[in-house]
This record gives sequence, structure tokens and C-alpha cells, in this order.
Amino acid sequence: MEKEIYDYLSKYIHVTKELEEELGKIDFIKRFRKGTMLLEEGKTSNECYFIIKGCVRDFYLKDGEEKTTEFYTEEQAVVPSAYGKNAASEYYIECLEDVIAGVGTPQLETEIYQKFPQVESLNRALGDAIMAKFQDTLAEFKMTSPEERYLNLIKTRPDLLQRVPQHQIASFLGITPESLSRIRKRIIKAK
Amino acid sequence: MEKEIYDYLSKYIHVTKELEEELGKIDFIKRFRKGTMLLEEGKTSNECYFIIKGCVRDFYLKDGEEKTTEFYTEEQAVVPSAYGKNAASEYYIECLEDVIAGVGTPQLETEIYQKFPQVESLNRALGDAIMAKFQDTLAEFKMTSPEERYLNLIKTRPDLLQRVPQHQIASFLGITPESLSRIRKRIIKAK
DNA sequence: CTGATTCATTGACTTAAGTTAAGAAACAGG
DNA sequence: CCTGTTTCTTAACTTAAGTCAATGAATCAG
Repeated sequence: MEKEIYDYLSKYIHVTKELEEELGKIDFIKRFRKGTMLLEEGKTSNECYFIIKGCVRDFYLKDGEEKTTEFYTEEQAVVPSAYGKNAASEYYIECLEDVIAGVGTPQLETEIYQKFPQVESLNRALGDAIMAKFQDTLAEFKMTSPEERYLNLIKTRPDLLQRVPQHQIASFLGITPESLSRIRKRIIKAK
Repeated sequence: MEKEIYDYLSKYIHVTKELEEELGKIDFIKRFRKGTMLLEEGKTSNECYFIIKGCVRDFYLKDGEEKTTEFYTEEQAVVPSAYGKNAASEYYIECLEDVIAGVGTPQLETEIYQKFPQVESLNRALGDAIMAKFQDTLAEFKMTSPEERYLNLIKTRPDLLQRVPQHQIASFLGITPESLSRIRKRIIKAK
């Protein structure tokens, strides 16, 4: 099951025999059942995840309502804001499907980085890319209507619409389930 | 004028004599006149900025309209998404006031980090903090109404309302200038 | 299999944002 | 000081999102 990690790393760096062996030695691949909370509000976080298979979401509880703010699927990294910080998390992280993921801890990271500095460089570069994507997403949010955001989602992450309940998509788009339902109707009619 | 940089760094790390001298040697403080474009759409970016004095904004051009997505003021870092990446910028960065800023380049960063690794660690930590803030801001955007966002802005960055044109605040909040004007009226009436 | 819950849709209604247009106020440059 | 521009506000109107309530479909647990 480490194959996916190996494939992923290979896209960006040359995975040496030593690194491959090292990764094989460490037992950091875990499975989580659908419904598992990887993190809860108020708790601290000492784990980050690299999704090999499955789907995960972040959500806040606001006025008793669940507000979904992010979905993570195959080949995405889930790094809680509170990760390694001894700070209370403001949100939950829930497995929407059975999940297979690589699990990282600050200790494990330090260990790997010391032996394989190229992994740290890669991680930094990926972090920068994630940051740039956040900035883009925020800009998109400020500049577009809910309908445009939904159309954009269809283009960029069509898989989500198949595997995630619609009311969670709605709050991910920042609207109510009723509004999303009407937007879908409007789009179908327009075609 | 390096004093501000020194004061800022001191908040987070011990600034040794050597580091202080080194910073004094390098001439990386620059001034920019109000109206200067620090970066334009389509251009690449080899500079990042640390604002010592003044105010700067990011904006996109969409359908001929300027869409302001971020403001930066004293003690904030402006790191274009395209910084050091040889990629074309999707947005502009403009000085809204006369600006005094520390200017960083990838070369200068490498140089400093080699001599003073603690600066690199600090930078990484600050990067993480900025990332967490982005995530928060995006979540806030999805969960709140324009009016709530405006009220929140009054609390968190009251200075902006004094130094920045209102129509730029409006697009920063993701709404039209007319809407913001009405929101303000509503709030005043409610008091 | 069945009753209960969750989910998506729809309708009626309210509220607020977008749009267009116009005018007043503030500001900048010559 | 005057003039043209930018900025902000207001109004009338349109459009769409929020809210509340009801219904049917799908899903889940016992």
C-alpha cells in the first residue's frame, strides 16, 4: 500500500533505494472507517494526513449547524491549522468514506527530513503551492457568484459531486442547500 | 530605518550583534511612491516585501473592473504567489500610499538563511501562520454574510476604513460599493 | 421488513444584493 | 481658484439568496 506514496513522491523527486526502504520500514499507513473524526473542535492535533484512498472533510459547528469548508481526496494533504502547535482546533475533520492515509507526526517529519533533506524541500514547495491555491480560492470567492462557483466546481472537482452529499457541497460553496437545489434547476433549464 | 525590522525580528528571535550588523550592511530598504505598481498582471515576480510604513493592495482585473482581494499594512509581508517561480502573476500589487518596505529576493534569502538559520525557521513559522490565517479567512467568508464580514472588519482592521477608499473595501468584502453603502446605513440606523 | 432519520426538492414569502442611473461631495492637478 | 475626476450616496427596479414549511425519496438501524 506504500506504492501510492512512492508513485506520488516520484512525480517530484528521485526516490532513492534508501528512501524507498526507509519508507517501507516505517509503519505510517493507517485505515480509518467512514465516520471517524480525525480531529475534533477543542482538541489539539499531532497528526497530519496524506490521503491515499477516500474522502475527508473539514467542518465548523456554527449555531448548531455544520459548515463544511474543505474536502480532501486522493493525493491531497490534510494539515490541520493546529498541527504541531499545541493549540485547540476550531474545526472537525471527518472521514466521509473509508480512508487509507499516510499519517505524519512532527517527530516523524523531523526524522525523515534529517535523513532525506530533499523530502523537506519538496514539502516546502508543496506548502507554497497550497498557500497559492488558498489565495486563489479566496480571490475566486470574492469575485464570483454562488452559481459561478458551482459551475467552476463542476469543472475542477466533478468527482466531489458524485461522492459527497449535496448539502455539504452547498455549505462548501457558502450557500444553503435550498439555494444549491435552485441553482441546479436553473442550470438544467438553461441547457 | 532598519529599526523597525530589528524591532520586529526581536519579537520572535534573539537578534545577535552579527545579525544586526549584517542587516545594517545590506541595503534592502526601499521607498515607493503612492501609485507605484510593485507587480503587474502577466509579469514575473522576483521580489517580496515587508511593509515598514504605508499600505499596499492586491487586485485582479475582471471584466475591466478592479477587484481588490487583499490589503497589507505595517509589519505585514507581501509575498506574490508568483514570487521566485518564473510564473506570470494573475494580479497587480499597488501602493495605496507612499511605502517604505524591506525588499527580499530569493538570492538574498538564501544568503541570509545560510548565515542565520534562525531567520529561516522564523520565516517558516510565519508562513505557517499566514497559511492558517488564509484558511480562517476563507472559512469566515463561507460562513458569514457581507454585513457580518463588514462588522468583523471594523473590529479587526479599523485602520483600513480610515486609509482606504470605500469601494476598494467593498470589493475586498466581495460586494458592490452600493451594497456597502447600504450596509453602513443599516448599521448606523440600528444603533 | 419496517419505522425513523436524513436528504433533496419545491413553494411561498422575506430580505438583501446586483444593476442602472443620477446627483452630491471630496479631491487633485493645472 | 476652477475644473474634471473620483468617490460615495440614494433611488427604483430586478434578481437571487435566506427562511420556513411541507413532501417524497433514499438511507439506515433495529
